[in-house]
Amino acid sequence: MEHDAPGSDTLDRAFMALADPVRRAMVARLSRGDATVNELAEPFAITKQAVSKHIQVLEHAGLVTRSRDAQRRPVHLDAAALERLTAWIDNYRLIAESRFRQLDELLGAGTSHRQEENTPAQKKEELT
Amino acid sequence: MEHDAPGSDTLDRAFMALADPVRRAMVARLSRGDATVNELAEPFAITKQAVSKHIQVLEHAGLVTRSRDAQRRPVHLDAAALERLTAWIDNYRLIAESRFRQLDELLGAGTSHRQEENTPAQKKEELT
DNA sequence: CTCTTAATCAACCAAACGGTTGATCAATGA
DNA sequence: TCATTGATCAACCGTTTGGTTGATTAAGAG
Repeated sequence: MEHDAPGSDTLDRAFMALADPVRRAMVARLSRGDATVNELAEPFAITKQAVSKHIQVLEHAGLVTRSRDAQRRPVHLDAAALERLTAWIDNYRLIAESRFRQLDELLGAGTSHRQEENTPAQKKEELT
Repeated sequence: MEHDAPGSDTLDRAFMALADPVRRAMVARLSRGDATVNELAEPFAITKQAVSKHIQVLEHAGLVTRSRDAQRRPVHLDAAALERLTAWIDNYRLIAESRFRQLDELLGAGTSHRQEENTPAQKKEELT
Protein backbone atom coordinates (compact mmCIF):
# COMPACT_ATOMS: atom_id res chain seq x y z
CA MET A 1 0.00 0.00 0.00
CA GLU A 2 1.47 3.32 -1.05
CA HIS A 3 -0.54 5.48 -3.38
CA ASP A 4 -3.86 4.97 -5.09
CA ALA A 5 -5.57 6.36 -2.06
CA PRO A 6 -7.04 9.38 -3.90
CA GLY A 7 -10.72 9.36 -4.33
CA SER A 8 -9.58 12.83 -5.28
CA ASP A 9 -7.35 13.31 -8.33
CA THR A 10 -8.54 10.24 -10.10
CA LEU A 11 -9.95 12.44 -12.87
CA ASP A 12 -6.63 14.20 -13.25
CA ARG A 13 -4.88 10.99 -14.10
CA ALA A 14 -7.63 9.80 -16.41
CA PHE A 15 -7.75 12.95 -18.51
CA MET A 16 -3.98 13.18 -18.45
CA ALA A 17 -3.78 9.59 -19.66
CA LEU A 18 -6.01 10.32 -22.64
CA ALA A 19 -4.12 13.51 -23.48
CA ASP A 20 -1.44 11.47 -25.25
CA PRO A 21 -2.19 10.20 -28.77
CA VAL A 22 -0.21 7.01 -28.20
CA ARG A 23 -2.26 6.21 -25.12
CA ARG A 24 -5.49 7.01 -26.96
CA ALA A 25 -4.51 4.64 -29.75
CA MET A 26 -3.89 1.99 -27.11
CA VAL A 27 -7.34 2.54 -25.67
CA ALA A 28 -8.75 2.24 -29.18
CA ARG A 29 -6.88 -1.01 -29.66
CA LEU A 30 -7.91 -2.34 -26.27
CA SER A 31 -11.55 -1.60 -26.96
CA ARG A 32 -11.38 -4.47 -29.43
CA GLY A 33 -9.85 -6.90 -26.97
CA ASP A 34 -7.17 -7.44 -24.36
CA ALA A 35 -3.57 -7.23 -25.50
CA THR A 36 -0.04 -7.72 -24.22
CA VAL A 37 2.64 -5.06 -24.01
CA ASN A 38 4.34 -6.37 -27.11
CA GLU A 39 1.13 -6.40 -29.08
CA LEU A 40 0.38 -2.86 -28.01
CA ALA A 41 3.91 -1.79 -28.88
CA GLU A 42 3.81 -3.19 -32.39
CA PRO A 43 2.14 -0.24 -34.21
CA PHE A 44 4.55 2.29 -32.71
CA ALA A 45 8.11 3.26 -33.36
CA ILE A 46 9.00 3.40 -29.69
CA THR A 47 10.71 0.98 -27.34
CA LYS A 48 8.86 -1.58 -25.29
CA GLN A 49 9.89 0.22 -22.13
CA ALA A 50 8.14 3.36 -23.28
CA VAL A 51 5.02 1.34 -23.99
CA SER A 52 5.26 -0.20 -20.56
CA LYS A 53 5.32 3.26 -19.05
CA HIS A 54 2.29 4.32 -21.06
CA ILE A 55 0.38 1.32 -19.80
CA GLN A 56 1.38 2.12 -16.26
CA VAL A 57 -0.05 5.58 -16.75
CA LEU A 58 -3.32 4.12 -18.02
CA GLU A 59 -3.37 1.63 -15.15
CA HIS A 60 -2.63 4.27 -12.55
CA ALA A 61 -5.50 6.27 -14.01
CA GLY A 62 -7.79 3.31 -13.48
CA LEU A 63 -8.51 3.00 -17.19
CA VAL A 64 -7.00 -0.46 -17.58
CA THR A 65 -6.26 -3.46 -15.42
CA ARG A 66 -3.76 -6.24 -15.80
CA SER A 67 -3.92 -9.92 -15.12
CA ARG A 68 -1.35 -12.62 -15.46
CA ASP A 69 -1.35 -15.51 -17.90
CA ALA A 70 1.96 -17.39 -17.71
CA GLN A 71 4.71 -14.89 -18.48
CA ARG A 72 2.39 -12.60 -20.37
CA ARG A 73 0.46 -9.81 -18.64
CA PRO A 74 -2.57 -8.98 -20.74
CA VAL A 75 -3.99 -5.48 -20.45
CA HIS A 76 -7.73 -5.05 -20.12
CA LEU A 77 -9.72 -1.89 -20.77
CA ASP A 78 -12.14 -0.85 -18.02
CA ALA A 79 -15.22 0.51 -19.74
CA ALA A 80 -16.67 1.78 -16.46
CA ALA A 81 -13.73 4.13 -16.05
CA LEU A 82 -14.44 5.61 -19.46
CA GLU A 83 -18.00 6.14 -18.41
CA ARG A 84 -16.90 8.10 -15.35
CA LEU A 85 -15.10 10.47 -17.68
CA THR A 86 -18.05 11.07 -19.93
CA ALA A 87 -20.19 11.53 -16.85
CA TRP A 88 -17.98 14.41 -15.69
CA ILE A 89 -17.96 16.09 -19.10
CA ASP A 90 -21.66 15.59 -19.76
CA ASN A 91 -22.54 17.04 -16.39
CA TYR A 92 -21.10 20.45 -17.22
CA ARG A 93 -22.06 20.29 -20.85
CA LEU A 94 -25.70 19.81 -19.85
CA ILE A 95 -25.53 22.64 -17.35
CA ALA A 96 -24.21 24.94 -20.06
CA GLU A 97 -26.74 23.79 -22.62
CA SER A 98 -29.71 24.01 -20.29
CA ARG A 99 -28.76 27.53 -19.31
CA PHE A 100 -28.45 28.42 -22.97
CA ARG A 101 -31.87 27.02 -23.71
CA GLN A 102 -33.34 28.76 -20.69
CA LEU A 103 -32.08 32.14 -21.81
CA ASP A 104 -32.94 31.53 -25.41
CA GLU A 105 -36.50 31.02 -24.30
CA LEU A 106 -36.55 34.02 -21.98
CA LEU A 107 -36.11 36.46 -24.82
CA GLY A 108 -38.05 34.56 -27.41
CA ALA A 109 -38.21 37.17 -30.20
CA GLY A 110 -36.75 39.98 -28.16
CA THR A 111 -33.58 42.05 -28.27
CA SER A 112 -30.57 41.45 -30.44
CA HIS A 113 -29.31 38.94 -27.85
CA ARG A 114 -25.59 38.54 -27.45
CA GLN A 115 -24.33 35.29 -25.85
CA GLU A 116 -25.02 34.44 -22.23
CA GLU A 117 -25.43 36.37 -19.05
CA ASN A 118 -24.16 35.32 -15.69
CA THR A 119 -26.96 33.40 -14.10
CA PRO A 120 -26.87 35.27 -10.83
CA ALA A 121 -28.15 32.94 -8.16
CA GLN A 122 -26.97 29.37 -8.17
CA LYS A 123 -25.00 26.96 -6.05
CA LYS A 124 -21.37 27.75 -5.35
CA GLU A 125 -18.40 25.59 -4.41
CA GLU A 126 -17.72 22.88 -6.92
CA LEU A 127 -14.01 22.29 -7.51
CA THR A 128 -14.08 19.36 -9.88
CA MET B 1 -2.36 32.87 -39.18
CA GLU B 2 0.32 30.67 -37.71
CA HIS B 3 -0.85 27.44 -36.17
CA ASP B 4 -4.31 26.15 -35.50
CA ALA B 5 -4.28 24.30 -38.74
CA PRO B 6 -4.80 20.89 -37.13
CA GLY B 7 -7.93 19.09 -37.97
CA SER B 8 -5.66 16.50 -36.47
CA ASP B 9 -4.50 16.86 -32.86
CA THR B 10 -7.52 18.78 -31.73
CA LEU B 11 -8.34 15.96 -29.33
CA ASP B 12 -4.84 16.08 -27.88
CA ARG B 13 -5.26 19.65 -26.80
CA ALA B 14 -8.77 19.12 -25.50
CA PHE B 15 -7.90 16.18 -23.27
CA MET B 16 -4.68 17.86 -22.24
CA ALA B 17 -6.65 20.96 -21.29
CA LEU B 18 -8.95 18.97 -19.03
CA ALA B 19 -6.05 17.13 -17.44
CA ASP B 20 -5.40 20.08 -15.14
CA PRO B 21 -7.66 20.50 -12.08
CA VAL B 22 -7.49 24.28 -12.31
CA ARG B 23 -8.67 24.20 -15.89
CA ARG B 24 -11.44 21.72 -15.03
CA ALA B 25 -12.63 24.01 -12.25
CA MET B 26 -12.71 26.82 -14.79
CA VAL B 27 -14.84 24.73 -17.12
CA ALA B 28 -17.15 23.99 -14.21
CA ARG B 29 -17.40 27.68 -13.47
CA LEU B 30 -17.96 28.61 -17.11
CA SER B 31 -20.72 26.05 -17.44
CA ARG B 32 -22.76 28.39 -15.25
CA GLY B 33 -22.04 31.46 -17.35
CA ASP B 34 -19.39 33.50 -19.10
CA ALA B 35 -16.67 35.04 -16.95
CA THR B 36 -13.69 37.34 -17.19
CA VAL B 37 -10.10 36.43 -16.40
CA ASN B 38 -10.28 38.16 -13.04
CA GLU B 39 -13.48 36.38 -12.09
CA LEU B 40 -11.96 33.06 -13.07
CA ALA B 41 -8.81 33.84 -11.14
CA GLU B 42 -10.60 34.70 -7.90
CA PRO B 43 -10.99 31.17 -6.45
CA PHE B 44 -7.32 30.33 -6.98
CA ALA B 45 -4.11 31.25 -5.26
CA ILE B 46 -2.27 31.90 -8.48
CA THR B 47 -1.44 35.05 -10.40
CA LYS B 48 -3.69 36.48 -13.07
CA GLN B 49 -1.01 35.77 -15.66
CA ALA B 50 -1.16 32.08 -14.85
CA VAL B 51 -4.92 32.16 -15.24
CA SER B 52 -4.53 33.91 -18.56
CA LYS B 53 -2.28 31.10 -19.72
CA HIS B 54 -4.77 28.48 -18.61
CA ILE B 55 -7.48 30.19 -20.59
CA GLN B 56 -5.24 30.30 -23.62
CA VAL B 57 -4.80 26.57 -23.30
CA LEU B 58 -8.55 26.06 -23.16
CA GLU B 59 -9.02 28.40 -26.09
CA HIS B 60 -6.34 26.72 -28.15
CA ALA B 61 -8.09 23.43 -27.44
CA GLY B 62 -11.29 24.85 -28.83
CA LEU B 63 -13.11 24.45 -25.52
CA VAL B 64 -13.75 28.15 -24.98
CA THR B 65 -14.03 31.29 -27.07
CA ARG B 66 -13.52 34.93 -26.18
CA SER B 67 -15.32 38.06 -27.18
CA ARG B 68 -14.69 41.67 -26.31
CA ASP B 69 -16.87 43.93 -24.21
CA ALA B 70 -15.09 47.23 -23.56
CA GLN B 71 -11.82 46.41 -21.79
CA ARG B 72 -13.20 43.13 -20.52
CA ARG B 73 -12.73 39.89 -22.49
CA PRO B 74 -15.39 37.44 -21.34
CA VAL B 75 -14.66 33.74 -21.76
CA HIS B 76 -17.39 31.52 -23.11
CA LEU B 77 -17.61 27.74 -22.83
CA ASP B 78 -18.26 25.87 -26.08
CA ALA B 79 -20.55 22.99 -25.22
CA ALA B 80 -20.16 21.44 -28.66
CA ALA B 81 -16.46 20.92 -28.02
CA LEU B 82 -17.27 19.02 -24.86
CA GLU B 83 -19.61 16.87 -26.84
CA ARG B 84 -16.86 15.98 -29.27
CA LEU B 85 -14.85 14.64 -26.34
CA THR B 86 -17.61 12.46 -25.00
CA ALA B 87 -18.23 11.24 -28.53
CA TRP B 88 -14.68 9.96 -28.76
CA ILE B 89 -14.79 8.24 -25.39
CA ASP B 90 -18.25 6.77 -25.87
CA ASN B 91 -17.27 5.34 -29.21
CA TYR B 92 -14.62 3.07 -27.74
CA ARG B 93 -16.54 2.42 -24.56
CA LEU B 94 -19.45 1.10 -26.60
CA ILE B 95 -17.16 -1.06 -28.71
CA ALA B 96 -15.72 -2.59 -25.56
CA GLU B 97 -19.09 -3.08 -23.94
CA SER B 98 -20.72 -4.57 -27.00
CA ARG B 99 -17.88 -7.05 -27.37
CA PHE B 100 -18.24 -7.94 -23.71
CA ARG B 101 -21.96 -8.54 -24.09
CA GLN B 102 -21.40 -10.54 -27.23
CA LEU B 103 -18.98 -12.89 -25.52
CA ASP B 104 -21.03 -13.07 -22.38
CA GLU B 105 -23.87 -14.37 -24.47
CA LEU B 106 -21.73 -16.79 -26.44
CA LEU B 107 -20.93 -18.85 -23.37
CA GLY B 108 -24.21 -18.37 -21.59
CA ALA B 109 -23.80 -20.81 -18.67
CA GLY B 110 -20.60 -22.34 -19.92
CA THR B 111 -17.02 -22.55 -18.70
CA SER B 112 -15.51 -20.63 -15.83
CA HIS B 113 -15.00 -17.70 -18.21
CA ARG B 114 -12.09 -15.39 -17.57
CA GLN B 115 -12.24 -11.88 -19.10
CA GLU B 116 -12.18 -11.30 -22.84
CA GLU B 117 -10.61 -12.97 -25.79
CA ASN B 118 -9.14 -11.19 -28.76
CA THR B 119 -11.95 -10.87 -31.21
CA PRO B 120 -10.00 -12.22 -34.15
CA ALA B 121 -11.45 -10.64 -37.25
CA GLN B 122 -12.32 -6.97 -37.21
CA LYS B 123 -11.31 -3.73 -38.85
CA LYS B 124 -7.77 -2.50 -38.40
CA GLU B 125 -6.17 0.92 -38.67
CA GLU B 126 -7.67 3.47 -36.31
CA LEU B 127 -5.10 5.81 -34.76
CA THR B 128 -7.09 8.22 -32.61
C1' DC C 1 -3.67 64.41 -20.54
C1' DT C 2 -3.15 61.30 -16.72
C1' DC C 3 -4.51 57.49 -13.75
C1' DT C 4 -6.61 53.31 -12.99
C1' DT C 5 -8.32 48.81 -14.46
C1' DA C 6 -8.25 44.50 -17.45
C1' DA C 7 -5.48 41.62 -19.63
C1' DT C 8 -1.46 40.14 -22.26
C1' DC C 9 3.56 39.65 -23.57
C1' DA C 10 8.33 38.25 -22.31
C1' DA C 11 11.83 36.07 -19.88
C1' DC C 12 12.89 32.94 -16.61
C1' DC C 13 12.73 28.60 -13.36
C1' DA C 14 11.60 24.11 -11.12
C1' DA C 15 9.14 20.06 -11.88
C1' DA C 16 7.03 16.64 -14.77
C1' DC C 17 6.70 14.13 -19.23
C1' DG C 18 8.07 11.13 -23.07
C1' DG C 19 11.69 8.88 -24.64
C1' DT C 20 16.15 6.32 -24.57
C1' DT C 21 19.74 2.65 -23.02
C1' DG C 22 21.22 -0.94 -19.83
C1' DA C 23 20.45 -4.14 -16.15
C1' DT C 24 17.17 -7.14 -13.76
C1' DC C 25 13.17 -10.13 -12.56
C1' DA C 26 9.90 -13.89 -13.70
C1' DA C 27 8.19 -17.82 -16.03
C1' DT C 28 9.00 -21.44 -19.80
C1' DG C 29 11.24 -24.73 -22.46
C1' DA C 30 15.60 -27.08 -23.84
C1' DT D 1 20.48 -26.16 -14.83
C1' DC D 2 20.57 -22.67 -18.20
C1' DA D 3 19.23 -19.97 -22.10
C1' DT D 4 15.07 -17.46 -23.92
C1' DT D 5 11.19 -14.63 -23.96
C1' DG D 6 8.03 -11.05 -21.81
C1' DA D 7 8.06 -7.26 -19.13
C1' DT D 8 9.75 -4.11 -15.55
C1' DC D 9 13.19 -1.21 -12.91
C1' DA D 10 16.65 2.51 -12.86
C1' DA D 11 19.18 6.26 -14.38
C1' DC D 12 19.53 9.72 -17.53
C1' DC D 13 18.21 13.55 -21.12
C1' DG D 14 15.68 17.11 -23.97
C1' DT D 15 11.24 19.36 -24.13
C1' DT D 16 7.07 20.97 -22.29
C1' DT D 17 4.20 22.62 -18.47
C1' DG D 18 2.72 25.50 -14.67
C1' DG D 19 4.18 29.03 -12.18
C1' DT D 20 6.55 33.44 -11.07
C1' DT D 21 7.98 38.60 -11.70
C1' DG D 22 8.26 42.71 -14.56
C1' DA D 23 7.03 45.50 -18.45
C1' DT D 24 3.45 46.64 -21.91
C1' DT D 25 -0.95 47.34 -24.53
C1' DA D 26 -5.94 48.75 -24.55
C1' DA D 27 -9.92 51.08 -22.91
C1' DG D 28 -12.38 54.08 -19.70
C1' DA D 29 -12.77 57.52 -15.91
C1' DG D 30 -10.89 61.82 -13.54
